Amino acid sequence: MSDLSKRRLKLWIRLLGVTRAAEAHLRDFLRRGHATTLPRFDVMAALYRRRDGVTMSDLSRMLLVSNGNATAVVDRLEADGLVQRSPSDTDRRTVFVALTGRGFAEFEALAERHEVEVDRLFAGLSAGEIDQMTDILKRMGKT
Amino acid sequence: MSDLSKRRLKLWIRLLGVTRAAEAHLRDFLRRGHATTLPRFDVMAALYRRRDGVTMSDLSRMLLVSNGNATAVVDRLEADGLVQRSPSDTDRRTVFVALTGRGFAEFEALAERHEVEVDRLFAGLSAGEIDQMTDILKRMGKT
DNA sequence: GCGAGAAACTTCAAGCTTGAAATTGTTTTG
DNA sequence: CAAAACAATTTCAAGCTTGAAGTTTCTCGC
Repeated sequence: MSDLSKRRLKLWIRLLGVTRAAEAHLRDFLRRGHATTLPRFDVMAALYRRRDGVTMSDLSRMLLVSNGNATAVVDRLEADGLVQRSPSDTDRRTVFVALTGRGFAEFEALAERHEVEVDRLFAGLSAGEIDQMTDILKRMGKT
Repeated sequence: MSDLSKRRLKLWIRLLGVTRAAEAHLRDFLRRGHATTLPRFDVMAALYRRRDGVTMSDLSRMLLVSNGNATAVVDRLEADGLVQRSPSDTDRRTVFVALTGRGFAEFEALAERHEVEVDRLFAGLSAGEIDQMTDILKRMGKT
């Protein structure tokens, strides 16, 4: 194994570590202050960005999770009255999901606090570093 | 919310996306070719690095997972004969875990293929980019 | 229009993960 | 020394996650 290969491995381990630590921090923030979870937040965030609703398939693609997973989280959110399913007129296989009024309001409030939290988490990074990193990640995403 | 704050948020979303995509790829690699999972691999990797054994608490700290989680994964690995628990002589609350001979051998074979896979995943990055990124991540880790 | 194949969801079993409570053991301190 | 505080681990319920199998619906080639 080449030296470069070893450095790639170390980078991956570090990347995973940093991401997990940040996730843990955010999970804590959501649980303690807002009685919710990361997966729920992720689903609501996706629906917030696409207000007209998305299909279940789109949702799982957006979040990089399996179909079954999306179904489960949406089930719970729906039971809590935060999102709503509705059938498609043109394709009876398709189901659209969207935030309810309450879901929308709750997410909006939450999102602001979440942004503050992320801001705090990445406070150590200068604008230049953010751009560098974003750049590199963009390139990786394409691979 | 400032512009910088928005950029931090975007960076976080991208970081999460890239990490999840890479995790999905590696999970697939482990499942398809080697009938194992990422959490199992992680535990074995930790035990490989610390061959004399670690306590359960150390293990969960190393992997950034809860105690209960470590217990569950170690239970399954132990049932499969890949790791082994042993009591401490000096503190009867403490339990050490270590790879068995078979676990050691299996992990060693697996680790090599894993490294190749990670190498492929990060192939798009030059040496310079790797260093830049490692650097930035190091700084973040300290926050 | 019909039959094969593909697509959108859901269901299911198994494993992962968490945080809290319970157990057992050690240490500190009054 | 006894009691209280603390520490290491496991157990537990609930939620998350996956991949595979199952259902219903659509589409496309004939």
